[in-house]
Amino acid sequence: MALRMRKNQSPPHPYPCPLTECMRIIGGAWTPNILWNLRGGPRRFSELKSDIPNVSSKVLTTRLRELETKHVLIREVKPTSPPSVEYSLSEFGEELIPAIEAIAAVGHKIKRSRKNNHTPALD
Amino acid sequence: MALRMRKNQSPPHPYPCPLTECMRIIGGAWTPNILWNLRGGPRRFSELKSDIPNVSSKVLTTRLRELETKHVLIREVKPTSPPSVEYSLSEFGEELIPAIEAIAAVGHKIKRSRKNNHTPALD
DNA sequence: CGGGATCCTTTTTGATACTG
DNA sequence: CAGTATCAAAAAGGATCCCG
Repeated sequence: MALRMRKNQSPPHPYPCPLTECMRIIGGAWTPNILWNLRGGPRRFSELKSDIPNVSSKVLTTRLRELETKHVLIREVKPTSPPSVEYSLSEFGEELIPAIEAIAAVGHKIKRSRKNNHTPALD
Repeated sequence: MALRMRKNQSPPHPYPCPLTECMRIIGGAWTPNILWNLRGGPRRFSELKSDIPNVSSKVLTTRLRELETKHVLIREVKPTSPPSVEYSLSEFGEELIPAIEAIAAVGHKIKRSRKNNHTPALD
């Protein structure tokens, strides 16, 4: 009787499968996009900002900070004037790319079937 | 001057890259899990519920309905008593599996490096 | 068994304005 | 350029009870 499960108040992120780990990284809004745009090499803040048309500075910053914390990407401040900051994928970040591309591949399939009017009716 | 971009009030889901399409499908909490557990064949509601330990009925239902609407999976009511409902991947749903598996693969890598204490510090 | 209906809390996102 | 601060809105998620 000593250890008793609390039924309610489940732990923050309950599920224990191999999917969660990755989803917690790429799950945020715009995150896949950031990774996508870094796949070709380093990008600066303002480049990313225009790569990703509707993202706000705030959200972009937030996402970048998260990814940095998680060691997915590397932030390098170049001592130029005006200041510029370059973001690039870490080695670990590179390992996410196959997943990102698999996701993009699905996106392409969807777009194609929409055109051909096989319309998997996504909306 | 006829067509003028509204700068504010961005559309519901702004970003226009091939990633969005798929992320809108698999992005919900537990959604990857559901897909993951359906990859081996049809599952019933209660099976999924116990496949995915901490999910609530409500959320599970919500996700399943969404996926059904998006034609990712098929819901079949079996006229048994007590009633049972079987969910399975549609043909389109099967096309998501590679992405799901790529995501899971990343999850495995992460877990492995945690064990070996390469710790990519994900928390 | 397989949910639906409510209600409520947390988390996330965004708009806007400002700064070194 | 590369952010920060603040505020507000909205989704998303969860708890609980109920039902055929």
